Amino acid sequence: MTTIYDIAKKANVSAMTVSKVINNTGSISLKTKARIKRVMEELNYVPNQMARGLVLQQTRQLFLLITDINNPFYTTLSRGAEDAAKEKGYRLSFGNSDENIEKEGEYLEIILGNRVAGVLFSPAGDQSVSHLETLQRHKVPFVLLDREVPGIESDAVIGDSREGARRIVEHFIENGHRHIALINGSPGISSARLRHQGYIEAHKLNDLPVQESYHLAFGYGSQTDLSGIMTWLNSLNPRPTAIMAGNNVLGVEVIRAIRDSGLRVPEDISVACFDDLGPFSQISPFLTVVTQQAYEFGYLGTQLLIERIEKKDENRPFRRINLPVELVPRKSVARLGTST
Amino acid sequence: MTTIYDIAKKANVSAMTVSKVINNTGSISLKTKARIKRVMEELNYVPNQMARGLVLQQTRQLFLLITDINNPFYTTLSRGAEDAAKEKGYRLSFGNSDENIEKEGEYLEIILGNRVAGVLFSPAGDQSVSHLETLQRHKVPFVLLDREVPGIESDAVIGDSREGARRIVEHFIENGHRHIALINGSPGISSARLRHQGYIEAHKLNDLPVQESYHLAFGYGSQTDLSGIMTWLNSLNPRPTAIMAGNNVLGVEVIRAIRDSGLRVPEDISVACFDDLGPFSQISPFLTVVTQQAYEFGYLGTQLLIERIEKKDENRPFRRINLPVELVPRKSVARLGTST
DNA sequence: TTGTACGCGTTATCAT
DNA sequence: ATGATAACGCGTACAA
Repeated sequence: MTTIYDIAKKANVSAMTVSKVINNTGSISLKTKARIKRVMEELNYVPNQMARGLVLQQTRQLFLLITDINNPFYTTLSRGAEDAAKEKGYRLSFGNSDENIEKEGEYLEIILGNRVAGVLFSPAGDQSVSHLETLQRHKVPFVLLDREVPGIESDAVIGDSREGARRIVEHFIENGHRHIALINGSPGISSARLRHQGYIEAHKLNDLPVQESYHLAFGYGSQTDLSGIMTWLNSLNPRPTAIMAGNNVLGVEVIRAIRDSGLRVPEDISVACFDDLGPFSQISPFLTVVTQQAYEFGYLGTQLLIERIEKKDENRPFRRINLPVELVPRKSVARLGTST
Repeated sequence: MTTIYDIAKKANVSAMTVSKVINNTGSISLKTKARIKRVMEELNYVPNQMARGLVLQQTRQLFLLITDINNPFYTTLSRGAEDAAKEKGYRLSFGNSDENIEKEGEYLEIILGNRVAGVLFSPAGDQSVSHLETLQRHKVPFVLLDREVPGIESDAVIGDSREGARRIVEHFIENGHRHIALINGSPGISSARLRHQGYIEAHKLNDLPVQESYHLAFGYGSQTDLSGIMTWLNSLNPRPTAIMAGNNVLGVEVIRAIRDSGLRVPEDISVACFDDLGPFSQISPFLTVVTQQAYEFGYLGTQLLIERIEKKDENRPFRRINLPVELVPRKSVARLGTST
């Protein structure tokens, strides 16, 4: 691999002069500058970022950790982060924890080992607290995305989960539903908790009883075990006429389970969920959803992160951006007769 | 940041001894080993990968470059690559070129600058040839994924695009269609070329004329310009009864365009495309597709790459894995009366 | 079993 | 305008 010394030798200058050309620092005559540049081209020179990072004691490298690369919410978020990073001259690497605390820990090693400048962190859950404390100990700036973690103070971009859940439930209620179940992510995830709270609040606000058995904490990730959902569904008495799913993955799973049980959506059971299904939901706009501004999560989060990195003030107050939600009614919710 | 020297001092040994503990090399008494490990824990020590890479002159870092992070084909592929890399003890970073040759070039700088061990490369198109030649010049091993590039010899994992296209067209024909249009990616992308060829071959095999105007090269990426598709559609005479789309993104776009024109799918125009819509296509299985084994692209490609990295034999013959396709008939293709 | 000297590729500092 | 030197954190080769 060609080094700065190869360039220096071939251009009859010292390595230092080459370095100055690379970084546009100091002053060099236009003539030698041009000569050095030519040699660099010739030798296909690319500065070694490892050596650079070593001596500079800093990198312009950001890391984005998401929990599910198959979820359009996170891929769209990633695009936002990518764009913001690029605008500010930072590089972005991605990692995918798969909602799994151990995988998250592995990425933590990468993050720490490579001395990245900052992390966009969507935690797998409350257990991520130790990982985040580790980041704090190492003074690695981070921004929490989509989920918060008790005990951790930080910059964050968070959606209005509680409000979104309320909207879904009230949408059901407006359509005549009284028996509304909730299949949700793990209670160890802040957004799942808030969605559960919103679900309960909407019931209370509308003088509807909350039935404990109507709530299933299933997990946000893709799972193949439909039978768990079906067992739950069949155990419910009376059978709910509507189900709210804590996210898009669950929305799809629950629809599959309903259909596998020989029932129809929405004729027998209505369904609505959090987060849209991505660019492809348009072709058969079926599932009623609460959408979030996924791109903004990434874009704004990256801006917060970079600002914190650049004014390295330990006491800079944490900032929190709240992003609104929007209900998109489609076809998976049926209107029940007022006689019900 | 704590270094190996901090550990050494606190444990009353030399830095070298610490290094040996970290890498499990040489021999050290169990006592000092335990002591050193304890100190490392205490100080939250994480080895600096930059320093390590510098002296070792190698990293166990792989890079996956995909062309569209919003496309489920590539996210599924990514999961495969991730799993394979992990099994072999490599780390994987991702980059997203967005079908854009310039963004691809930016990631090339990252790849080169960070001296990654190898690259899983899904090229934006034939123009990527210069980027691949650069990798070759720098002796960075790579595996081509999904697309090949004229003039580049390398390991590769490629799908049977030609066969897939044939299947789609024949599926149309079996359903009574005679006027079949093709909206495709850029002809500068190998898979698009092959799909076009398959489209033509299927016509010839079935004694159907190929009408030049029925072919639109639109681009694989997400574009918002539906009007181009609509203009094209309206210009066709006779109006095709079926349209094959070169990938899933185009499949969705063309359906939107058809509907925006006031026509219905499949009653007025049938549609089928390459690549499935991801985990969510199940809830309303509408679009007829040819699916590919996306996960295997990533998984097998990573295996090829790691094998090449590990037996660093310049003359190792290139290997090419061909992955089959499968037609999944759904509801977006109508059966035409035999009277037609 | 443990430690010393050196080099990996780069840049900051200071001198020329 | 240009260059010599040291330092970043770590591992190899060799010596003790």
